[in-house]
This record gives sequence, C-alpha cells and structure tokens, in this order.
Amino acid sequence: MNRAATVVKMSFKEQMLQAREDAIVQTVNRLLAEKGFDAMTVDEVAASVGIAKASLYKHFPSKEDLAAAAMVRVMRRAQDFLAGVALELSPLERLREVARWTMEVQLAGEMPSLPSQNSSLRAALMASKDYLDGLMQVSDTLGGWIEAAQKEGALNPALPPIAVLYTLYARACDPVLEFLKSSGQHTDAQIVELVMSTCFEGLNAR
Amino acid sequence: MNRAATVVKMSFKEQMLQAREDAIVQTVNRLLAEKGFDAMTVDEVAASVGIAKASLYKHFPSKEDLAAAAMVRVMRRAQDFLAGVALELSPLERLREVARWTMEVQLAGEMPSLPSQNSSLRAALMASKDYLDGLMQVSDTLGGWIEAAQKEGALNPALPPIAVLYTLYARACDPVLEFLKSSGQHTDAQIVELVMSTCFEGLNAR
DNA sequence: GTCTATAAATAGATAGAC
DNA sequence: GTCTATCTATTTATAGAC
Repeated sequence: MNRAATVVKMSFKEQMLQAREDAIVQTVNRLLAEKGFDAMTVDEVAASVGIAKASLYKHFPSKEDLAAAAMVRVMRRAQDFLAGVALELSPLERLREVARWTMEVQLAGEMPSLPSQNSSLRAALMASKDYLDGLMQVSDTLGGWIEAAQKEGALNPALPPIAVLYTLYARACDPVLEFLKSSGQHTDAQIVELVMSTCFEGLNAR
Repeated sequence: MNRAATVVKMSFKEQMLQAREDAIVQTVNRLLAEKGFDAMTVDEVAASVGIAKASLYKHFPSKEDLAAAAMVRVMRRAQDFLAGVALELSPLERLREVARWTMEVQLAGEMPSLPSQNSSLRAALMASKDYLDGLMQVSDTLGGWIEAAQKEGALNPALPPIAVLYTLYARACDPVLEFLKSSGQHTDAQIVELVMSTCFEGLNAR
C-alpha cells in the first residue's frame, strides 16, 4: 500500500503546495542520481523545476535540506517496497528481491547519491526525523530477515548481520552497474543478474 | 622491484623538482582519499604542501591534472604490487591478494576517489598516457589471471571476465569498509576478511 | 509564494615582482 | 620557481517589490 494513501484530509491549497514540493523533490532526486550532491547546483534545480531560485528557498531552507528531502523520498519508496514484498517468500528470497530492487532503481537513474564525507550534509540528514525513522525501520526489517535467513542456514551464519546489511545497502550505489552498462555488452536485466550472482554466490566457483 | 629504481640519471636540480612534485602528488592523493575531488580545493593542497597556490600551478596546469597525477601514482603502486605477487600462487590466490591489497590501501586512507561522472576530470584522465597505459597493463594482467582461474575451475566460469574485473576494482572504493570501520566493532584486519569473504564466497551459506 | 536583482562567499586560475 | 595580490566566474543564499 502506498503511504500517500494514508493521508486523510488536506485543503486544496495544501494539496497544491504538496504537489509543488513533490515536483521539486523528484527533480532533486533525479539530479542527485545523475551528478551527485556537489555537482548539483540550486540554480539547476530551480531551472529544471521551472521556478525562481528564491521560490525554492521558500520551500527548503538550504541545499542540504533539498538533498535530505530526496533521501527521505527514496527511504519512503524503500519502506513501501518492503511492505509489498510477498511474505510467503523465504527470508533469503525477500532479501534477494530487495537487492534486485535497489539495483533496478539505480539503473533507472533514480537512486540519489550523496558523498559520505560531507559533514554539513550529514548534519542535515541526522537532523531529519523522517529520514532517521525511515532508515531505522528499513534496517530493522532487513535485519530481521537477515537473522532469519541465517537461522535457516540459507545465509552464511559466520557473517555479522550488520555486515550483510551494509553489503546490501552498498548495492544501491555499486559502480559495477554503471561500468557494465557503459561497456554496452549487456542489457540492464543481465547486469542485475550478474551483480546478484556475485553478491549472493560470490566470485568463486561452486 | 620498485619502478623508481629504474631511473638512471638525474641532475640535482631535477631531483629536487621531482621530490617537490612527489610531495605534491602524495598530498593530493591523501586529500582525494579523504574528501574526494569536488570537496578538495587547490588552496587546501597548496596549504598542505606548504607552498603558494601560484607555485602549484607552475607544476600542474589545473586541478584536474593534479587529480590525474594522483591516479597515475596509485596506478604505479598497483603495477608494483602486481609485479611482486608471488608467481607460485594459483591465479585465484593472486586475485585474492590483489583484492586484499586494494582494501588495505583504502583503509589506510590512501586510495584516491574520483567522481565517475565529472567530464572534465574524465577528459584529463583519458588524456594521460601514463594513466591509460597503467590501467591497461593492470587490466591485462588481472584479466589473464581471471581467465586462468576460470579455466582451473576456481572462479565461476559463468561470469564474464570483465564483470569479475570490475567487481575487483570496485573493492577499492567499497563503502562497506568505511561503514564497518565507523561502527567500531571490528579491527581493520577483520573488516578486510569480512569483505573478502562476501566478495569471493558471497552472502549465501555454502 | 513568486519574481528580479543582488549580496556574500568561495574557488579555479593568473599577473607580475623578485 | 616562489611569492603576494588579484581577477573572473560560479554558487549559495537573501532583500524587497508584487
């Protein structure tokens, strides 16, 4: 179920405002995926949305907040996806679905990428309750699945669950996807399957 | 054998110049590893080396060339390492040594990181014969080991060698290393072994 | 809230003396 | 080659009219 459907009441004015902000955040999301935080300029965002830069700053107080809003958006999408993963699947199969989804989002050019070392950006993210709550819920859900999959003997039990979690997160920004795509020798679907294989089965022969 | 040992003749003046440039490139290498290309400023480089910014521009014509020089340096280090890998090891063991080395360099804060989408930077790299030659030689060597390891049945033969190569390259900038390090629950050596395991054996149980 | 115009700060690069 | 001082362009952010 989409989280937007949980909204109950909203005046016409508020709906317009919300729609405008959604358009902004969607544009930011795309630009972050294309060029990254440092290379993305606020002028660019304003021009791409089709409003003046000053108007943008009425909605979001800083560039960092723009990026944080995009991260909240993708976290919401992740939560929606997790909520829709079929419960009849085994824990390992659920984890595989999640990994595949993150890679497909990245190949679609919709995965925002942030520099891990920018401190002002980190501060904005850590100040966003929506982001932290989303991140924590996603991590909790995946953590549960990871431990269940290890208990079943499907996932290597020698790996700390946190390491498995980070390894899955890292698929969302895996440069191998872009490398293989730019080599032009494989379709997107083939690329996803290759990286899925190296991620879960490893490079070694079985 | 270190490549610097192959230098035969050099005047005192040239040696001084070379030493100065080495210091610059080493500083750039460290700053690129710490903050990345976009966040690194030329003022910072100059201050860190201890010379004026204008002097820096006498040695390197642009920020992009500074970064390219750092990439040439790390490529040389990689070539030196490859040349020193024991030939009595199996192809797979050699590849494992290389992967471990790239991760150790990253954990030591000595792996420069460049944005893959910056076009002016890509242009500078593609214009650097030293870099391209180094990259090609490293890729050729690793490609040979990969194919040999697949022929031996040690490496999954269903994977295209290019995908294996990119997967190994990606370990040099794997964010999982930093994530695990900042979690503070593992030593560097443990982190390397964890990522080595997920890389070659995969997440699945065996 | 949206706009035009502008402020304020920063960064890459250069001039010109020594 | 190294320095100080400066240029030029860009970028984040804001003032103020409507």
